[in-house]
Amino acid sequence: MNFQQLRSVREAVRRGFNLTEVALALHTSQPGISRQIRELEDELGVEIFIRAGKRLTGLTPAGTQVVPWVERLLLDADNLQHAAEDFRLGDSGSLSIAATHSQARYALPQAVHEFRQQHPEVQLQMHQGSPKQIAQMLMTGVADIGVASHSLADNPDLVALPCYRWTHVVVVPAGHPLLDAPLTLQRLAEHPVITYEPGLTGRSSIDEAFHSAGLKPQVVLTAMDADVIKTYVELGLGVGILAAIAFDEQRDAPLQAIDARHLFQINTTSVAVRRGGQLRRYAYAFIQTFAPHLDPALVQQAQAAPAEVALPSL
Amino acid sequence: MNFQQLRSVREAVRRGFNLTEVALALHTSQPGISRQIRELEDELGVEIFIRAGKRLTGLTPAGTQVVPWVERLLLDADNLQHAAEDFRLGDSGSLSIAATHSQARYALPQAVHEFRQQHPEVQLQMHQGSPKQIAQMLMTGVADIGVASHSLADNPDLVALPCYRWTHVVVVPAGHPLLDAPLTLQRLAEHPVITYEPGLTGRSSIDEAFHSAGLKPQVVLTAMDADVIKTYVELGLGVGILAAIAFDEQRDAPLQAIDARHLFQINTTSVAVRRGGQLRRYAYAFIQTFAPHLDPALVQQAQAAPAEVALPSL
DNA sequence: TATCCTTACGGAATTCGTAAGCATG
DNA sequence: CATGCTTACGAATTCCGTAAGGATA
Repeated sequence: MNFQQLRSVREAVRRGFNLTEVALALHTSQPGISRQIRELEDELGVEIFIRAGKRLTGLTPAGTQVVPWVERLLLDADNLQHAAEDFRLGDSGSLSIAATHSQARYALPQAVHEFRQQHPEVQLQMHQGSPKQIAQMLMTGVADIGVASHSLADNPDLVALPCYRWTHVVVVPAGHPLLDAPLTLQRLAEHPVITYEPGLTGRSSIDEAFHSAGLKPQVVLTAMDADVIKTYVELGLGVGILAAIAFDEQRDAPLQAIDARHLFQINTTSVAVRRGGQLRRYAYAFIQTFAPHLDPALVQQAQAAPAEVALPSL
Repeated sequence: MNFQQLRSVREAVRRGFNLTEVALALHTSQPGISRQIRELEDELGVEIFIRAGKRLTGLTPAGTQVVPWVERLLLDADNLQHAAEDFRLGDSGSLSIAATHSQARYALPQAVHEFRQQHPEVQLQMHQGSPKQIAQMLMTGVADIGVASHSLADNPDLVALPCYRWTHVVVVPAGHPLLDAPLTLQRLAEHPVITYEPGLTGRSSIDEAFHSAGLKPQVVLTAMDADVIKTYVELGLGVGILAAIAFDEQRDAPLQAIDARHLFQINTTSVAVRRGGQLRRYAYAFIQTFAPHLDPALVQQAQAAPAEVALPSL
């Protein structure tokens, strides 16, 4: 058994059982791949692939059972190399963080600032995207750490760890009638609303609150980020609903914020990393800088845990 | 990176950094081992071993970090082969079970009987030993499944899954004074006691019960198994305290049992398997035959989980 | 007929063991 | 000086790519 055989099998599964394509991807000849696979099958004593004549069409039952171990093995081989890299490169290297706009704009800057002081050798990269894109970036290795408000926990190949909770505020121009009396969903629904696009930054909890109150607010504008929302609130287009962290009394002086934590569900921001993976030491340091309770050991433990843990209570 | 390199490193760690010994163990030449290790170190770019002149003396910090991944990788390779074996050999093969006397004698026979009917092709092996020996047998691969009443959960390389709970009974000859009134620790302590040796079959819960009641029973005989205990109770040497499952009204006719579940802590019998391992399909079938709530998927999930799981609650 | 896998073959690279060298306790 | 790791070298093996063969859609 050798790694080239394992890589051939993994790639064959990934590329739809087309060995010609696999050969291209692994920069080798097609008969080579064919041989690697055949040799592994011989050694294991089972056929991994279904062969229709001279064509591979799928996995045999044995293959279905064996392939996950192949993947695991290759993943661990990567981890071994990363572990060594961590030492070889010491505290220099690069760290790639993917985050939604809100996180990148309001939550992360402080952690990034601190981290850069403590790890000046590390080349930081920031990527912005939707939660789905962030998950994709993590899976493909484009990003090492993802930060988003939800929906990163769904992916079984990622581990999402809660960082902090936050609530919404309603933002209005100075002198707005909503400032005159305690804020309720009913009063809020009487005004045109400007908020996040669906799928972003706690938008779902906003929708849900109105829906369960039997209200249908008039959403006149949806934006990808709080800055756009605030801009249009300033223009008098409507009242804004946004994350509390996105509002700063000084900076956003012409506007006024009304606490809305009693109206909408509390939201949780999480960091996500690849499950079963291994990051550079400074990556764990960054996570702890961002969320002090997530110490490196804890994150590594969470990474090591399989997707669902359900032990019997007897 | 190849498996021979990894095996060399693992073996070097296990055999106290003596490469000559490693070469013997791996049936190859000593310069070969030396080269394998050097090549892996070159490829990873870090020194794994501390070299005092021309002698290996220990692990470098990098080695400490890398070696666990090496072990993991080789374990995965084994698991891959086992997964294939599972298919190649179908339902034939061998299954080795290690258990304490009590389990082997009273709890397991029924499961073994059922299992042999359902899997006549499987060659069953039974090993008897102390909990410590059972743990050892599991670790070295002598046994696939361990069954004992406790202390298998301590080992981080094993997973112990609770099977069933059981209590003690007090066994006395017919007409014994203890039969005349409700059983208490005080009354029990007035008679000479025959029970298990320390470290066996819930002996600790017996000691604890007496101790916390401020009583010091006179233990006149300790035995490795219930049969010996019963024999000496029959001879009038004292009253026996043993696991309820070890007493059968018909078979042990001259003796009488008194329920003692209110006196001693409830005990739990567990099955244990190697953590991170992979067993033949029929091994999981056996576990479920023994403990129906431990279905194969659940056991596999437990095996996959790392030793300590402690996720943040935020 | 075009695509795709297998088999066959020869050259190249790797691997491995023996023998010699050298450091340590 | 005995033990133990490294280096050197040559033989054997393995590995891999090219070319040809055969099966399927």
